[in-house]
Amino acid sequence: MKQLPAQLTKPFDASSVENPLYEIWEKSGYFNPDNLQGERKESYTVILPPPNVTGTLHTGHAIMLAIQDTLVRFKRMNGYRTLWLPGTDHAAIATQSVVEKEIYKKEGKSRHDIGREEMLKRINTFALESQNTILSQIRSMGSSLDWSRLAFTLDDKRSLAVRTMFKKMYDDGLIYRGLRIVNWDPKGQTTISDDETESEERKGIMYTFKYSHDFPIPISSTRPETKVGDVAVAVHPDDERYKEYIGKTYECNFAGCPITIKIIADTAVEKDFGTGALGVTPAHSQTDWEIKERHDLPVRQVINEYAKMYGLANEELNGKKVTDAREYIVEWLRKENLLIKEEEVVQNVPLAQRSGAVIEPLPKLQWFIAVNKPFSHFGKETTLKELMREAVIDKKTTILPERFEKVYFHWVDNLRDWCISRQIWYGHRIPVWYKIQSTENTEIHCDINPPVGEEWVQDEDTLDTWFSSGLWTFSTLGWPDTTKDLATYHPTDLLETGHDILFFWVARMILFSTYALHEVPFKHVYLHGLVRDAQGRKMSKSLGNVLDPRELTQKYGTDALRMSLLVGNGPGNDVKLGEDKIKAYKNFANKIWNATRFVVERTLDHETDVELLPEDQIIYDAWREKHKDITDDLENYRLHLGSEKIYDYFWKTFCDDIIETRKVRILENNNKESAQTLLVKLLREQIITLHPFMPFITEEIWKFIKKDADDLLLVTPWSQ
RNA sequence: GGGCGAUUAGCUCAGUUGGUAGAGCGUCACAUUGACGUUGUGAAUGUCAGAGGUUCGAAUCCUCUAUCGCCCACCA
Repeated sequence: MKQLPAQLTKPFDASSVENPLYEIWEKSGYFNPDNLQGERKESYTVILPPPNVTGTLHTGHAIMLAIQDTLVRFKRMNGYRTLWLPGTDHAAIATQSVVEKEIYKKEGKSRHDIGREEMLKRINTFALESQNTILSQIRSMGSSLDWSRLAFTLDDKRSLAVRTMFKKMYDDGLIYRGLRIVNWDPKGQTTISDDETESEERKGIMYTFKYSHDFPIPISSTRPETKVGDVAVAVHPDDERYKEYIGKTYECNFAGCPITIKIIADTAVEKDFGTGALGVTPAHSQTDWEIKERHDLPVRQVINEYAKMYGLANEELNGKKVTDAREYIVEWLRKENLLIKEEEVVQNVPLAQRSGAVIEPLPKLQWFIAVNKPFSHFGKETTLKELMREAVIDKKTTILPERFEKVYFHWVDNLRDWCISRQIWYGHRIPVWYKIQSTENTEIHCDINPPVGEEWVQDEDTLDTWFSSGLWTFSTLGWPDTTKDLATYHPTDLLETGHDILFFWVARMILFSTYALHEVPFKHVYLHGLVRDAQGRKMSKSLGNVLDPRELTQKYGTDALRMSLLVGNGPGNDVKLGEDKIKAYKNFANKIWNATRFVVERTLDHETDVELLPEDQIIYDAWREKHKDITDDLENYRLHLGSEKIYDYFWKTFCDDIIETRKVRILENNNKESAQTLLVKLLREQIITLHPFMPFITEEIWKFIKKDADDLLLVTPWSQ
């Protein structure tokens, strides 16, 4: 029996080994692919989805880091030039509003009191200060990220990339400024993109009424207050009921406001819905705006940015909130006996995802990306939408699980021009400058750098945060410069993220990369699900069921948490995470530790392998089969299966069966050497196999079982 | 309104291309002085949501139904 190293005599204590081990890895330089030994002809690249600078680690981050780190470690051990690149996101609106609130609480001042320049300084300071929190929490998960390449969506290099992209698209006519109906968030005081809205079912009342007694056609609306902005009534061209009125114009006095209504025919109107006639309010409805375009109607805006009525002849209405104005108008309709019907309906109310405010559709002059506009792209006529579709149809990018490809296509097919300007300060300011020549003539200049001359004024708005994160796979590698990194590591191999940002982010990255680089941003997309509590409920502060990864790793060890997030968790499925599950993998870590203790104690006193007895060889061969199986799972992104297989083999086969039977032979000195050789070989190879999943305990054990020539387990070849 | 997913042991879920159902937790019984009680051995529990079809054979493929969940949509 061999004397055990002191550390092995004690139980495994994750909390005391994890930080020192991470330091050893980081100091080794092997997180940086430039320092990896061997030929490594093929690269393997993963860009970390950048967490918000001001955020703290949650279970969603934990699952993302566990999956990516496991794959990255696997590839590194398999001889790839492996790059996993970290970064953080400035998260424009989110960050600005945190700082705004803070300042308001402490100093009672708004951002306008403070001024743009000073405000930006403060937000930036705050962002960079809090950045360290999330970064050190990412480290604590064992993430083997190349910190030498750390990027930030708002740093100088990324800002250059953003301005370069903007100008390129502007010059190609793909970015334009236009007056359109946008989603206005009255609470956040900014426009938001279609994807930043969500809808909620609410009960509302559908009112059927006439504008005035001498108006021939009744209309229906859930928002009668917008009707003071009506300019037309549209009916279906085939509708016999209304044919005679088409083309006529009526002057009405609606709730004290004179309105001019033209009767028009448009096929967008459904005969069978409501009265079959649609009151057209171009300024406050997307559909109506489109009808306006077709019929050359005027636009009458009656609601302002604060969701209040304005500009009306009836002074009582001006300044009223839309909901109050609604009551006022319904009351007026009743009094005038114009209200024909009221019915309760369930309607989908559009809300701003972030602020929760009811979206007010407003016509605004904003910047857009034209997704349907044909342009010449590397000698071929195409559209941005077509580029996005092609990448996935041609399998240049595959999505796991596959069913999300359908979701992706559906989204792409229904995509409308993307509104990219935001009325907030924190973010990439739009690289467009204006020089007012005269009231009708303003010169516009779009460039990477400001034009020379005092009279140029830069556009006030900033870009949607997804514009800069959309460039992430290549802006992090040095684009627009032609760098060695870009040539070596792009297209990246894997994008791993939550399925909730398939549209926001994944699709936008495909758009920018195929457009600017003529190649996909990544070959594979792996989408994980949401982490839920043990009962399957969303984790939320109000429910008090939030599991904090930092507490969990303290309590059970990082390896245990990682395993609990991987085993049985296939792509696309939500994960239910309870502490019992994590505890089970803490027990597993203990099992590994003790099995090692036994093998070291009973076998490593003889260093030379002997030829295995046939019965031992059979066991070894069976393990090799299992190992091949696990390798195959990892190569095909089936982490949920691979992790379970090694867990099962180690515990049930290796410990309960192989060790138990060979133990007897070793103690009884019966063909002892073959048994010892078998145990040593199996332990070594299993520790290697376990390393991507459970990096800390395996690296710690490696210290006791490695051969003299061996390097860190981190870079030990996968197949021995 | 359209689309997608789920439904498997008391609970949470695996089950890769169709070959007589698996794991963890829990339950019960037993064992154990030397790797480990954060253990071992054994046991019980399933008409794989329901109905129909394809097949020599279906949890797995097809059709329909039910329940739950998610996503998308400008029905005023």
